[in-house]
Amino acid sequence: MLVITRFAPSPTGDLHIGGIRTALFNWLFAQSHGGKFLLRVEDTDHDRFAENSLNSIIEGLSWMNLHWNEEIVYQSKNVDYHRNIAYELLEKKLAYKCYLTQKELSDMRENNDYSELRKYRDNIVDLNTSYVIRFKMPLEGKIVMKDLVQGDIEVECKQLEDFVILRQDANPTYNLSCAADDHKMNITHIIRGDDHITNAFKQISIFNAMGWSLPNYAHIPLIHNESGQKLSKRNQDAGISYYRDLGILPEAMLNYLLRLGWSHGDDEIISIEKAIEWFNLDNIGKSASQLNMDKLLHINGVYLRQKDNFELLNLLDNYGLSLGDEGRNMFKKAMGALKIRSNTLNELKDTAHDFFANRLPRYGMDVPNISPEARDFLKSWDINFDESELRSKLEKCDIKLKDIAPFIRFALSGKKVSPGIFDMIQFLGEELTKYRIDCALRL
RNA sequence: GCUCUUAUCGUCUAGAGGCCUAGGACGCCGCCCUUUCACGGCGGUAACACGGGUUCAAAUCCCGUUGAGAGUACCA
Repeated sequence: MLVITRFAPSPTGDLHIGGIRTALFNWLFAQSHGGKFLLRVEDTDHDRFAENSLNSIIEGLSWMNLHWNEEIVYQSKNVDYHRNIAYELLEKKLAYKCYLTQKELSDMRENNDYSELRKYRDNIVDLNTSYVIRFKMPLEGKIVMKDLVQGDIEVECKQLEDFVILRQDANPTYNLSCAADDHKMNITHIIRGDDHITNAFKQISIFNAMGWSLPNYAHIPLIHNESGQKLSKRNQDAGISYYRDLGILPEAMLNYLLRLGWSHGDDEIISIEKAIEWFNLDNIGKSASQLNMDKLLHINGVYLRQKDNFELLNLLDNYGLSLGDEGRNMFKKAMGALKIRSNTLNELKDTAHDFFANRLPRYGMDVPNISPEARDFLKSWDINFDESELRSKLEKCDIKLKDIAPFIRFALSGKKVSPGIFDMIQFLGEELTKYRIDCALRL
């Protein structure tokens, strides 16, 4: 059987990180089974449609390298198909025209008791007014969903409403469109957030009524933000672009998201190849998990350090790195020493700017104290980066390296945190090193 | 309210009845390396929500309680 999964976001806001994780699981599952991963945009709600959102979805997935197979399916283009299914169900008496007003309806359904509606549907008087089409839920029995993550979940039919499948304006509603498209697209595995569990029962009912064979369901737990609240589109920290702009690497994001709710023993750093090889639904946890920036940053640091220096430089160009030729050359030499001190691309870029954008670094601290002897020594120091030579010279002047090192570090980097001073001399070059030391001596 | 789901260190998790005086990772705290910081290395801190069962044996199975989440629309 060819496995076909799908990611079906609605374009109503920024793609958030929970959505990306859902997409990732679908993509991974398809990859690991040699199947297909499809993208379907659920754009049937014109009022809430946001153009930006579509870009955000496409950009987010592309950035994460989660490429979909085939053309994007726009659900809005299938409304005729959906509509016909509603009429077919009506024809077969598996759905009915409901003429109830909102007021009548709300009076009827106090506390999820749908029995009044059930009575109504058996005694419908056809009116010459507008109506919606409702799906006829079975009166008795229960629906059992064999969920691949949660196990069997069952619910009594009477707990489920006779939900609307076709609106007054003859447009299909979500549950109809979703079930119909999943069928039409031959989706074999529906992996989505567990906020869809109730919908699943409604959709299964449609599948059953239409005599379609059921897809497999896997409802994954939602993720929460750092304060334990559910992710919200209103909350900008949830947007995927936030993490990209922060200088998170897509492969680190992927690794982090993969491990959030899924595990493979004690493995933490998992390459994309291994992820495809190992991914399964069995090892998805059943409870919600919470985002943790510290861990994301740590994982990002691991990937950053592994990255080839040349590749890193190219990447940084997309993050607004702006250095002249001279600065750029120095940065190339310094890359190895600077990247181990950075967790994000932005950090690395900022450090590079502080160091190499100008002849002098950005001084971010007070000038360290220095003895008159050390000062004299530095004035006459013929710069070189031979450590042992410097050490022996210092010894002759009775100065300890650790007494002037803080000053040299300050002069060259302007900071308390920096690569080793000999490394810095090396990538700055003798001329610039001399210049920075002379300037610092005058501060 | 009702329905469904869920519950191991602060966080992410390992754990599918004996291997668990509960393992790993992040964080935090020491120590080592070192001119600082970081990287790296070593060590430490810290958890089976609670109460009943079942069993020779339970973090693991069952039932309750409590906490958390989701759904309950002519939104998706």
